[in-house]
Amino acid sequence: MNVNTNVVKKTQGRRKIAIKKIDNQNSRHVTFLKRRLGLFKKASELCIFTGAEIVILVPSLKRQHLFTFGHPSADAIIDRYVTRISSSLLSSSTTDEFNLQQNNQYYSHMCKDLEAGKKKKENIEEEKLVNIDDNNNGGYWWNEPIDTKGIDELEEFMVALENLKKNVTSRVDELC
Amino acid sequence: MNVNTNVVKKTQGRRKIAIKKIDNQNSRHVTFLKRRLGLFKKASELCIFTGAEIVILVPSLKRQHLFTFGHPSADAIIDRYVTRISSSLLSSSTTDEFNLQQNNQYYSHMCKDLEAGKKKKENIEEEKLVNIDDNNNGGYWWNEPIDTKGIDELEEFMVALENLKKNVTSRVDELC
DNA sequence: AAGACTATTATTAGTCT
DNA sequence: GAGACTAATAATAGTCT
Repeated sequence: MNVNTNVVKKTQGRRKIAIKKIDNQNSRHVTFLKRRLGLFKKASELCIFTGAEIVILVPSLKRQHLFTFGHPSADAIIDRYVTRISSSLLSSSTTDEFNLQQNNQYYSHMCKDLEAGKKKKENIEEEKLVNIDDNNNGGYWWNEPIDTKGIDELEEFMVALENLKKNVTSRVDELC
Repeated sequence: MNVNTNVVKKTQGRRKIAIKKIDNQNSRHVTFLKRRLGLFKKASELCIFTGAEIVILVPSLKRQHLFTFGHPSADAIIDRYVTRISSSLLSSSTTDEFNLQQNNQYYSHMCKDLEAGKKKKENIEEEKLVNIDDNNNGGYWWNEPIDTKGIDELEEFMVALENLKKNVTSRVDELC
C-alpha cells in the first residue's frame, strides 16, 4: 500500500498552474526567465535534430530589451520574411488581397487549446489544426498569400525592398 | 524485487537520441512536425503566463513554406526589430560599430551546451551565460548595440524605414 | 536576486494503426 | 502518412539558499 509511507518529501515538486497570466510580478519574471531559456533550448534542439532554420524574437516584459534566437541568423530569415511581404505587394495587387489568413493562426489556436485544457478528443472536431502542407506546389513560401493586416503603413518601405529581394532569393536557392 | 516482473511493455516509450541531425529523412520530418508544434505551444504558454510578446519564424525544411508564430502579431515585433537596426544605422555610425555581439548568442551557446551533454557543473565555469540584464539603462532595446553582420546589403532599405520608425515607436509606448 | 534542488507535470521517440 | 499510444526522458513550480 502506498498510503502514507512516511517518506518525507523535500519539495512538492513541479505543480500545475492555471492557464492565465501569473499574478505575482516576481514569479512572473522568474517564469519569464526560465521558460524563455527553455524555449530557446527547444529551438536549438529543433535546429540540430532537423536542420531547421529558426528565428525567435522576444522583447523583455518591459519592452526595453530584445532577446533573440536565430539560426543561421535572425537577419537572414527576417529578410526573407520581409521580402515575402514585399513580393506579394509588388506583384499581384488584387488577386489575393483577401482570404489571406495563413499566418499567426497558431497563437489563437493554441490559446483555445490551452484554455480548453485536456478536454476529451471526441468533442473537438471543430478545432481543426491549420492545414499547411509542405508540398502543395513548387513555389516558395515568400510567394504565397500572406496576412496583410497592418501592412498599409509598411507599404512605403516595402517598395524599397525590391533590390534586396534579388540578393535574398539567390541566398536561399540551396534547398535541404 | 523488480527483476523481470513479467510486465509486458506495450512500447519502449520515449528514448534518448544523439544530439545530431536525424539521419532518416522520414523520422526527421516527423520530428520537425512534432517539435515545431511543441515549440509553438511553449511559446503560447510563455505569452499567456508572462504577457510576453513573441515572434517565431520557421521555414519548412525545404524552405518552401514559412511557419510563423506571432503574438500579438509577427509584423509588429519584426517592425520593431527592423526599425531598431535602422535606428542604429541612422543615428551613430561609428561609436558602436564594433563590439556588437549581443544577438544570436543563444544558438551557439546552446549548441555547446547540448554537445557537452549533462556535463558536471564544476568544469563549465568558462561557459558563462550571456549577460543581458533587463534594467541596465532606461533606453529601449532598439537603441541598443546590435549585431551588424550582413547589414551592408540591408542599408539601402534601412534608410527608407525612417518614417516607419515614428509609427512604431508610438505603438510601443505602452509598457507592461 | 540568481542558482540549486526535486517531486511532479509535460513532452516525445518509436511503434502501431 | 497523419494520428493514437505509452514508457521514458525532459522541463519546471515552488522552495530554499
